[in-house]
Amino acid sequence: MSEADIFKALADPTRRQMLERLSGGERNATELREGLAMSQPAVSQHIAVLRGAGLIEEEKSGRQMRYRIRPDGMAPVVDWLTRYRGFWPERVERLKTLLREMDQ
Amino acid sequence: MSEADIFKALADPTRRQMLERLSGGERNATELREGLAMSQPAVSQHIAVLRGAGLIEEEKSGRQMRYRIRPDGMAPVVDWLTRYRGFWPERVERLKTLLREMDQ
DNA sequence: AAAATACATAAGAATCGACTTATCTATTCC
DNA sequence: GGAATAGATAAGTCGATTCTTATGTATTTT
Repeated sequence: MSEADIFKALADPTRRQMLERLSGGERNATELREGLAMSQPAVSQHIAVLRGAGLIEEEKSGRQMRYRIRPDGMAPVVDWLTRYRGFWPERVERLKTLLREMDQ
Repeated sequence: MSEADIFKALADPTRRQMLERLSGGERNATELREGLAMSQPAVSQHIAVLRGAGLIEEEKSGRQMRYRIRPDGMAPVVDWLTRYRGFWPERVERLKTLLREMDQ
């Protein structure tokens, strides 16, 4: 849930791919596995990392788990980016303001 | 320089700390090492990773190297974030537009 | 020119991360 | 109830990362 967990989670290409897939809507674990040359447990472990980072959430539906992106999950990354006022001043400052507005 | 390199670079807490330090202005390698319980080569290696990811740039000044944040270094991360239209639709769509404006 | 300083590179050790197979639980289907 | 399905967890392997010490290369200082 910390920014450290998030950056670590995003460092893996498979997990980024899963997130992009989830950005198209809810998926269960089997659907998340499609196209990945990887065992079921491996996928399950990646899911656990994404959940641990607060980037996804789940809902049990029978014997399936429906995963979806957690809307605020990326917020710490945005917050972290806003600390770069020293070198990216205008762009980031405006980004910060924009996101604050949107939260209301 | 790819988004993969950047996320990997950001996954390490020491490197994030260095970036935050650099966001306060230029530093040389010795200054970047201050407060870190780590050998000089370790710091040098972290610097190499940040440079490889395109997040910092350097300028030789005598026997010192002055490091600074590379202004566009984080752009691929922002671009990646904008791909999340599916789950963060309004927020990201507006962000994308904003950044496009800023580039002009 | 010799010594000191700033940094990079090389090589190896230790730890971490991403996988595997095996197994477990919960649910659904017959 | 028994077999099949969806997914999680356990334990171990292997390669990648992050350190270390040793050494190399400029540059500056004396």
